[in-house]
Amino acid sequence: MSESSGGETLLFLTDEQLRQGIEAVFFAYQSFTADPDRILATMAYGRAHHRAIHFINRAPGTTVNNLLAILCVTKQSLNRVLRSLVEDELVEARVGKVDKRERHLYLTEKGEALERKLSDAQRARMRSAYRAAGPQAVAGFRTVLEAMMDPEMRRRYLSLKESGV
Amino acid sequence: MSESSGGETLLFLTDEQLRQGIEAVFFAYQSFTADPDRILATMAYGRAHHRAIHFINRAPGTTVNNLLAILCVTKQSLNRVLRSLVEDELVEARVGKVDKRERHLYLTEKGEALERKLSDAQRARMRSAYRAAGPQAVAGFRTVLEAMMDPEMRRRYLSLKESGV
DNA sequence: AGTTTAAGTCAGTCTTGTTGACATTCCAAG
DNA sequence: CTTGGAATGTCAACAAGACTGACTTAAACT
Repeated sequence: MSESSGGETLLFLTDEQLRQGIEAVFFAYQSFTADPDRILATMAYGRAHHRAIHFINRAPGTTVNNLLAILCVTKQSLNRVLRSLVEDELVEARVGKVDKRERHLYLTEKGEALERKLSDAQRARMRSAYRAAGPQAVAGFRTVLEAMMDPEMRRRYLSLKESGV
Repeated sequence: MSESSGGETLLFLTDEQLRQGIEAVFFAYQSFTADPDRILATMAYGRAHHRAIHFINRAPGTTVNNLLAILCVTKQSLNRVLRSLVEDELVEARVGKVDKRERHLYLTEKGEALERKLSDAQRARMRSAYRAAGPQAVAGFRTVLEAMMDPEMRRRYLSLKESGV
């Protein structure tokens, strides 16, 4: 509260301040995932399905390999999730035209409906947090998050960001 | 970049902006946990052990029930983790003096050493992100994170924050 | 033709979450 | 004082979702 918009002091880099930042991330992430988790629990899906659906929606036609890089999981792990999504007709995997080895992933209408349901819940929380915090805080929020990312992750984040305008 | 320190516009509340916020949290959290995960992988421990160690260090003498509320898992789940930590002599569980049902949890020296190792790694990342982003961004970062938390979580976060000065 | 790459599969393990049953301790009402 | 209920913690079994390792198939590259 006291160090809020202060000058250029470096006092906020004490171990205690850093610890508080770590805990803030922990607690916020817990709430952040709680809304979609509640929805997913009512079906036979989990957080892994949500992640796949989110990024397929974000980059329709993306390949399996691409998704693996973003999610940072093994293909075996992703495959289990993808298989059930394809079986349940939430995701369509089309064979690549130029390279037939590749599978391009798309959400079906059913998949889009679930995506909307999940992201509506998550966006509602972000929206109210953003509104409560104000534009300046939001800018700072995103600056710090970007600075926290590993370079490789930041690269992927930024390229998604640009593709979405 | 363009919406950085801008005025009081509400343009940043478009779905696209909110989506970017969601993705930023996702990618940042991935990097955020990567450092301790790497250390833990070399021993027989996981993220759950880290969380327990972190909060026991933060509030020495805390009870199991207390920890459950913070971590939002079942007591059975926490108990497995706690048992292995006690067996390995990283944590000491003392029977409560006034209420013998309670176990008060403390880190041993060995436990403190691991806590330091883990949090050093995590703090290093936070420190460099904070430094790169600057004090104003950090203030905004924390404001938004607090606003994202469920009221109950925020209450717990704030009480830890105060206890640590 | 031989190698590499993309994707998928099968089997087995580990962590970490879950529920259900149970033991111990405390406390308060009869 | 005792007894029954609530709180605290433990044990056992199971499921999700991550992992590794070995392997197949098909297509592309050289």
